[in-house]
Amino acid sequence: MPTPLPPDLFDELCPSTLNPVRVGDKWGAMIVRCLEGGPRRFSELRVPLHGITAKSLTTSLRRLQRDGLVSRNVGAGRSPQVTYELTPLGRSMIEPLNDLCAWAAEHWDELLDAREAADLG
Amino acid sequence: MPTPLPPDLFDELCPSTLNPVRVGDKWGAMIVRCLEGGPRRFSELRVPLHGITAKSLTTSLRRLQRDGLVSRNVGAGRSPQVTYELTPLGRSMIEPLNDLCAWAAEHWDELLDAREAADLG
DNA sequence: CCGCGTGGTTTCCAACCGGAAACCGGCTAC
DNA sequence: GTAGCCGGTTTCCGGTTGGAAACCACGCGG
Repeated sequence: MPTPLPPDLFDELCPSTLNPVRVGDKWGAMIVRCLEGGPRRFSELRVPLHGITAKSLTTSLRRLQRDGLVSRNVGAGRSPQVTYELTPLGRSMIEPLNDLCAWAAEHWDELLDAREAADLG
Repeated sequence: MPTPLPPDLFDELCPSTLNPVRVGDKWGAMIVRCLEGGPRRFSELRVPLHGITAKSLTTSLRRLQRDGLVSRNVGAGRSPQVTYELTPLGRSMIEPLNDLCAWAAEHWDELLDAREAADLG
């Protein structure tokens, strides 16, 4: 069920240092969208978000958890096996979030051009 | 053409200290949505966003301008007459933004409940 | 001339954000 | 036993955010 997570998702999703759309903090929206395909493990999430530090990831995940969008599940195995998953509430957010992010992707050039032009003038 | 701006819009839109959805900065999304009904003047915008200071409003407006979402128009009259208006790019954002904010409004209780529960535990 | 409204700017400052790096306990594989 | 992986935590620190308050130039009304 968990579809493989493409490692180049970072480029596709655009880091929120550039994208003005945010959920919670810098990484929130990207994390939610990374969880769309099914539960993910901590280290698995770090791959597509290759700029993220462990601290930033835990912080963002805790915040999403606090808002009831993500659940944290500790596996029963001996070695640490922690997965993060969208709650029903989190899943209900995916559609409108993806739409807004699709808008951003569609108008990415215009956003960057406007910004570049404004930074020169 | 500019429909009157309801003064209690602030409560309806939820300040982004609580709402995790943001565009640019704290006030960005609310400003964009305040401009949906037509061009607005600076002091007119301060009414529905009654928590905002002049500095915060100018900062947010400048950022939206920089991203090409909002245009600033100085009237030809003698007294200062400045209006802010959504650009075509800004207007194209309204629909997906409203959808995401509608999601937030719809699940507002769940978000607050989850947060409250997490803050106690 | 005085004061008011408009549309800001400036200064100051506290809080928050977010990265780097070091550390850590539990488990496993060698 | 010891090296390594997993899933973090802790500390430190610089940069950004955002509010409060003061100030300001301009035009207008009286």
